[in-house]
Amino acid sequence: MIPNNLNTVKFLWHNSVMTTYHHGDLQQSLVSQAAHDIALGGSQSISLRHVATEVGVSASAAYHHFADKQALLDAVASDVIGQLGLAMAQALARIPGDDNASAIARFEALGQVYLTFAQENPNLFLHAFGPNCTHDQPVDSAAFDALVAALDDLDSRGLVRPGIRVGLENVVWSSVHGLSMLTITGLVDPATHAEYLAVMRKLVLA
Amino acid sequence: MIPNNLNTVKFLWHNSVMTTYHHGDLQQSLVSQAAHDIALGGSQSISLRHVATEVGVSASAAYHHFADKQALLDAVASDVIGQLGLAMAQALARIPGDDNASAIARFEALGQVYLTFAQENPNLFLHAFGPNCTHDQPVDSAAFDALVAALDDLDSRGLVRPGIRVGLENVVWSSVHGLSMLTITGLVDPATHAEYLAVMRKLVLA
DNA sequence: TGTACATCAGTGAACGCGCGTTCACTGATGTAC
DNA sequence: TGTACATCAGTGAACGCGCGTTCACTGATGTAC
Repeated sequence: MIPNNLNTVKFLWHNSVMTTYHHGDLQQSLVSQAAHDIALGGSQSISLRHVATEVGVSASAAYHHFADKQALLDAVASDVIGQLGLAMAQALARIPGDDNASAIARFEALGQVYLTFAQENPNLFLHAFGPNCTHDQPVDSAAFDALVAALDDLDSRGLVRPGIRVGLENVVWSSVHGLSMLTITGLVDPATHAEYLAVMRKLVLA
Repeated sequence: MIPNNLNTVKFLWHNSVMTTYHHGDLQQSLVSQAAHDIALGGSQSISLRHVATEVGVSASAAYHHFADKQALLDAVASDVIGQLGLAMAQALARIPGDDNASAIARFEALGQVYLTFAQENPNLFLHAFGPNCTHDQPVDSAAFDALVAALDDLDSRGLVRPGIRVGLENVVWSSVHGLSMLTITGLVDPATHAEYLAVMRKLVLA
């Protein structure tokens, strides 16, 4: 892309010296690096000093962007939950059909993406939904909203078993979330997932 | 209880000087104190030195009983899972009836106890099922076995919806476990639990 | 456009801390004869 | 039953470490005139 005005030029130049002095987007860089560290070693092992050093900045610089270490950890948790929501949205976009089969496929894809995300990013998943980051206020609920919409869609098509729609989203979410947790921590064998999904299908669908 | 032989006398006396030199049961004391500390502050905050000090023993004494700090943490996790299994067994014992209603009540009690245990001991629950203590080998599965037995009992009475028995235990466990996790971390409101249980009943029972 | 100045976003040294773990030791306990 | 000895289960000092956080500072950036 060719810069077409001074602001753009300046911005690009600014990016190119991001590591020189004023960093450009140190806040986001710290979050990304912290997420990377957590992904590798779990949230127990993370150190603000280490994250700052890896980003190429002194530890004290972080305090211009985060009140304390916990604030950085919270930002990572938000980021992870955002990524999960994004992955789910992308999965939905891949199944645009308006027929019943597509509606079912979307519903199943949501669960599948959730489970896959947890398995591929166990430490980040555990961080976002674990002991740290107890969620006092409602989290960005893109993922949950998508589930509710998918269930409503199924229900409006008469594909949900009669009489179970109310509160079903909590049961489904709990179930997939629990399976994710138990799989990550080694208590459920991933080989049983197919069977699990088959049972869920029978339980929910008409 | 009156001591009736020399061994008993010796044992009782031994107990009475537990804090003097040889401790008596330092291993169990350390596990109990560690569990207490985790219950209060979460597994992040625990320190082997602090646990030892609270028990009234030098930190190095712990190394006669545990290879390292992680071994102590693992022992706590086992202990917690054992407690959960015990609580479930006790709940079953309170509902001894042989009729259908009792069988259903037992099944529901298992889920209720699991959920209650998690809510009453959030930090211990998170420790046992969380990032620490990744379970490489199968855990003592008293709790899971009880669930399987309860489902088999329901099924043999024809109370489980036809065609869903196979693999159902994993779905139920995942669901209750997930609800426990999400409740502890503040993502599900305990006020919705009744609705949740009503849906579960409709999903599972004939 | 240039200049004076406020603000922003870094630096690096230092503080103070508690931690896990090791080590040489010693007193208590158990055992063989 | 007494005694000699091995083993067990403690002690306490020390090592070395990395951590979160603060502070006075300074150079870069943005802005008002």
